[in-house]
This record gives sequence, structure tokens and C-alpha cells, in this order.
Amino acid sequence: MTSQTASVISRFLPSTHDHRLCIETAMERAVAICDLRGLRLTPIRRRVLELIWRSHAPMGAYAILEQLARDGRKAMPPTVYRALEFLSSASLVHRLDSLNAYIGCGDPGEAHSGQFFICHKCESVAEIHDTATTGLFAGQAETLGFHIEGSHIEISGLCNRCEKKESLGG
Amino acid sequence: MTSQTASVISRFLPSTHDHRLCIETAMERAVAICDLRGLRLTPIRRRVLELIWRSHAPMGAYAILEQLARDGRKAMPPTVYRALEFLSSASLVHRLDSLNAYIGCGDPGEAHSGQFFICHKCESVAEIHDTATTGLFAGQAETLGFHIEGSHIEISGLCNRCEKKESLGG
DNA sequence: AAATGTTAGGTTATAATATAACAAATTGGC
DNA sequence: GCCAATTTGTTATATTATAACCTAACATTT
Repeated sequence: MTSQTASVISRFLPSTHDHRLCIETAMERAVAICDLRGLRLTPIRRRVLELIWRSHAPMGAYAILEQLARDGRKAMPPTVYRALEFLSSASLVHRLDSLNAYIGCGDPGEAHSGQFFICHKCESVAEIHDTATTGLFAGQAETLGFHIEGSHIEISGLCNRCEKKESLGG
Repeated sequence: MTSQTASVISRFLPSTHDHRLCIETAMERAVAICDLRGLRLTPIRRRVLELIWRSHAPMGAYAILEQLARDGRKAMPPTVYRALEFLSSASLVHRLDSLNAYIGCGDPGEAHSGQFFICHKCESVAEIHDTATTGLFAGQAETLGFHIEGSHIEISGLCNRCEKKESLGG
């Protein structure tokens, strides 16, 4: 059963996909969006976003910090957290609370709460947006007497590839 | 619109409710369940659970630690984290990742992933369990190629009471 | 009771994550 | 250039969480 209300924002990609292209596309979109909205994608913010995209897995603040250090920048934690805050509020990245880590958003068009499927083995993540889910929440909220402002949905398990590996004893 | 598939595990309660009774009931259930399953609800675990229930709001590990200190126990972090791990794995409490805090579970019958509505003003939380949500996720997972093991759903906003206060300028 | 195994808790230290507060530099508009 | 606003640098520290090792409690068998 599949839902027609769900739009897939990012999938589990085969390891053979052209990740360089992913990154490039994401960066171009980010530039375009910031341009459009008058947001300043400064060198640090740009670099942090790129590092997050380069990583296949969600990336923590201190991992980003290490990478910045390799660039020769001697960045301190606040620098990274500020960049992450900027990127989050621009919906260019999402924070995954269950991992204390960040992942690039494949559809940074406008502010939204994503819904994330997180493989706990290979750490890859797929993001979707489903109005049916949102609709259910709205109904539940009405029953409870609650005004929804945002949601965090993180579903953990195994992606197909890792599940196959598991069943082979890997 | 309300869903018939949703069971409310805990509601937003009026400040006039008998919280002492809440706590008592929860503790009695916990004792019964641990008894049933052969789990050891030791004094520390019991006390941590009680502290979490006494708090109307989700409670962080270090807040629990402070309360234990007032009891005269000189507990250290590992003690609390161990108790929390025990209580979580017994589904007697849930961890709210968006707050780094714990809340008592009103339906500790068996392991489950709850769905939480969190008021960011008064910090009260309502928990529900909805098979329709689970069903949607299952469909999405199938589309993506994903094997679900668990989910964290945290919805933030305002409870009715706080919303009314807001609209009065409070 | 002694020996043994298992689980829980104590203790010390430190890791990992995040922010406060203030100073300096950069940017964009005038 | 100069101002105001924003961004970044810097220092220090707060907050959350775990590793590693040791001791106590308890249950079972001998």
C-alpha cells in the first residue's frame, strides 16, 4: 500500500549514485534560495552546508568542526552552531534529535517539518513529506485540544540494503 | 474530525486534577507490571519513577539527580542514567528527544513507541497511540524500502489552556 | 555456611553536546 | 567615509551522557 499524499524528498540511494552531483545540485539550490529570500549564505555557512551534504550520514556539530579544522579554519563551537541555526531556520538542513546530528534537506523550498526514516546500520536517511500524516496529527490535536506548531518524526530501522545484509549473516 | 484508531494514553489535565492520585496509580501499575514480568523495581528505580511522575513536566536526568540529592542520597549521574535506562526499556517512561527529558508513561502495559504532543509553554505533554499513524508509516516504509523498528514522534505547540492565555495577551 | 554467578549500584573521571557573554570585523545603505 | 546591523571570533562554561572499574547485594548450588 502506498499513499498518494506522500512526496518523497530524499530516498535511500544506491552507493553507486553520483554523490558529487547530489552535492552540487544541493549547493546550487541553496544559493538560489538564499538569493531569492535575501539570506546571506556566507562562506562559513556555505562550507558547513557542503560538509553536511558531502557526508552520507547525518553529521554532528563536532564532526563538522573537525572538518573545518582540516580546512585550516580554526573554528570554535559557536561558529558551527550559528551556521547550523542559520541553515536550519532556512530549512536547508534538518536536525535529527535522536542523533544530535544534521542532514541536508532535499527540498529546501520552504519551511517544513520533515519525516525521517533513519537506518541505524548504515546511517543513511530518507525524508518524505506526507499530508496524510499531517492530517492525522491535526485530527488528534483537535481531540486533545492542542495547537500544533511543528513536529519531529524520526523512524528508525533498517534500509533494504542493510536488511539484506543482515539476513545473509552480515 | 477525530480518528477511531487513536487511543489516548494521557491527556492535558486541568491543574485541578488530583495529581497525588495520578502518581499513586502510576506507581501501583509499575509495581504490578514489574512483578508480572520479573523486573526489579529497586528503591532507586522506584524513586526515579516517582520523581518523574511528581513532575508535571518532562524531567531531565540532572533535575532528577538534584531531587535525589534532596532525599539525602548522594547519587551520581550513572546511577540516574541506569535507572532511566531500566525504566525506558520497561516502557515505564519515555524519553523525549527534543527535550532531553523523560516523562512517565500512562500505559506501560507493553513496549510501544508513543506519539507526544508537547506544550512548549507549560511543558505539559499528552501521549496517544494511533494505529492509523503506524499504518501510514508502514506504507511509506514499503515505498522507500525500509524495515521499521521504532519511531519517535514529538509534536510541539500549545495546549488549549496556554493558547487561551496567549490570546488574552498573557 | 562457603563458593559461585549474576545483577545492581558506587565512584571517579571524562566525553560529547551546547550556549552565554562580550569583542572584533565585516557588510550594506547612506 | 560613516553608521547601523549583522556576522564572526574568542573565552569560558553549562549541560548532557558514558566509560571503566570496583563493591555490594542477592540467589543458587554445593
